[in-house]
Amino acid sequence: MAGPDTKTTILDAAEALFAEQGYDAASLRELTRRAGVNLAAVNYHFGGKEKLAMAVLARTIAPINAERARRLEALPVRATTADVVRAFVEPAFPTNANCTAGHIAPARDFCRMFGRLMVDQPPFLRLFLAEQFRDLGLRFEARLRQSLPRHDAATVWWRMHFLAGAMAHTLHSADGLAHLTAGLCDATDVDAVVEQLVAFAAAGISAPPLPAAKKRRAAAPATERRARSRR
Amino acid sequence: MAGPDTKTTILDAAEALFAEQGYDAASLRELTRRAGVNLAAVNYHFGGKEKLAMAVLARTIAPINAERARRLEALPVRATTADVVRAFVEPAFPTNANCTAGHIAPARDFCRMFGRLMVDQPPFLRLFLAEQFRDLGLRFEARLRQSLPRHDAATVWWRMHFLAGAMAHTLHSADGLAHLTAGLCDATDVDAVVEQLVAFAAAGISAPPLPAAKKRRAAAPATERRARSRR
DNA sequence: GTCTATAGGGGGATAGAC
DNA sequence: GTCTATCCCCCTATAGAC
Repeated sequence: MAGPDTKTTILDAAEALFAEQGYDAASLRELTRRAGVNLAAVNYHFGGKEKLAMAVLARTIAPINAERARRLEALPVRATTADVVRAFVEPAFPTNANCTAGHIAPARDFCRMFGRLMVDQPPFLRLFLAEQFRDLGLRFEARLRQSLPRHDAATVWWRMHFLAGAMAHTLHSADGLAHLTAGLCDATDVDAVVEQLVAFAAAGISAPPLPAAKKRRAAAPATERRARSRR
Repeated sequence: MAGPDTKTTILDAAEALFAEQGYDAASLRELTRRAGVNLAAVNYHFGGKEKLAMAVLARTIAPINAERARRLEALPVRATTADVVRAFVEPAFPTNANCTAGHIAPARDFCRMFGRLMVDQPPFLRLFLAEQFRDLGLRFEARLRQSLPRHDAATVWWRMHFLAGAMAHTLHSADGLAHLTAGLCDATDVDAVVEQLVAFAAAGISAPPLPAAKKRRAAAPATERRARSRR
C-alpha cells in the first residue's frame, strides 16, 4: 500500500486537476474520484473548495519564496541584474538542481497548477496571491534598482510585471509552444527554459528607461507610424 | 432608444463578463440579465456558450490581426527588432491612435477579455486561438529573424512566447499592478504601457542567443551556487 | 476519520406559444 | 425574433450513521 495520508492525497489530486482545468472548472467530485477518497473528505480536511485551493498554492509557494529570499540574501552587493532575475525565476521551476536539492518535489504537477492559478481570477485567489508576493516583490524591486541605478521605480515595477506574465505563461503552457513549433522548442528541458527566460527578462529589464515620456517619439522612422504622442 | 441589435448587445455583455470572470465562471444567466435580453437569445443567435465565446474573440482578433499584418507588410526591409515588436504589440492595445484610427472601439472592454481568454484553457479555446495565431506567428518569426540574423529559430520562438505571456498579463491585469504600486504605475496611460512593453520585449528578444547549452552546468553546489555571473 | 445520502442551488440547453 | 417554462444535468456543502 503506497499510502500517503488522505490530506496529501487530496492535495496531489487537486494540484493536478487545477493545473488541467483551472479553479472554476475543476470539481470536487472529479477530484475526489481521481484521488480515490470520499467527496466529504475535502470539506472535512480543508473546509471547502476555496481553502483547498489556498492550501495547494501555499504548499508550493512557501518553499519557493523561501528559496527566493535565501538566494536574494546570498547575492553579493554588486550582483548583476541577471543574478537578481535568476534568484527570482529559478526557484519556481523544477530544474534538476531544485529537485535534487529537495525544495521542489519533482514528480508533482505544481508547475502548470501554479501558472494556471496565477492568472485565474476569482477574487479570493487574487487577494491570496497578492499577499503572498507583496513583501518579496518589494525586496526584488529594491535589489533590481541597486543593479540598475538609472531606472526609476515605475519602470522597474512595469518590467517585473512583464516578467511575471512571461513566467506564468511559461510555467503553465510551455508545452503549447512545443506543439506549435512541432518540437523545435523543447519544453521538457527545464534548465534550458529557465536560461532562456532569465536571459530574456534580464535584457528586458535592463533596457534603458524610456525618456520621461514627455515628448516621447519612438526611435526609428518606419514608413509611417506614430503620428504623434500627447502629453 | 439608442439601440444596437440584440446580437451586438449580447456580444458587448459577453465581452465584459468574460473579462471579469473568465469563461467557466461566467454564466449565461447573468450575462443575459445584464444585457437585458432573454436567456434563450444566446442559443438562438449564437448556438451555445462556446460559439458565443468564439464570436466574441473573433470580433476582437480579426481587426487586430489585420492591422498587425498591415503594419508588418509596411515595415522597411531593414526594420529594427523594436519595429517588428511594435507592429505586433501596438494593434492589440486601445491606444489613442488606434481608437481614432477606428480599428478598435475605445469604449469596449475587449482588453481584459482578450487577456483573460488568452490564458483560459478550455480545450476548444486553445484550439481556436492557436488557429487564429498560427499564420501570423510564422510571419513574425521570419521578420524577427531578419532583424536578428544570429538568432536561431528556437530562441526566437521562446522569446515570442515570453512576449505573448507578458502581453496577456498586461492586457488583463495591468490595473492589478497599479493597485500594488499604489498608483505609481498608471495603467490608464495606454500609450505609455505599450512603450514600456515594446522596449522590454525588444531588448529581451534581442539578447544574445544562449551558448548552445551542450554542457551547460545544470548542476552546481546546490547549497550556494552562482557566486558569479556570466556575461 | 470515513462514508452515504441528501439538501439546496446553480448551470446550459430546448420546446413551443406568441 | 422573442419570451416563458421546463428538462436534466452537475455542483458544493452538510447531516448523521458507522
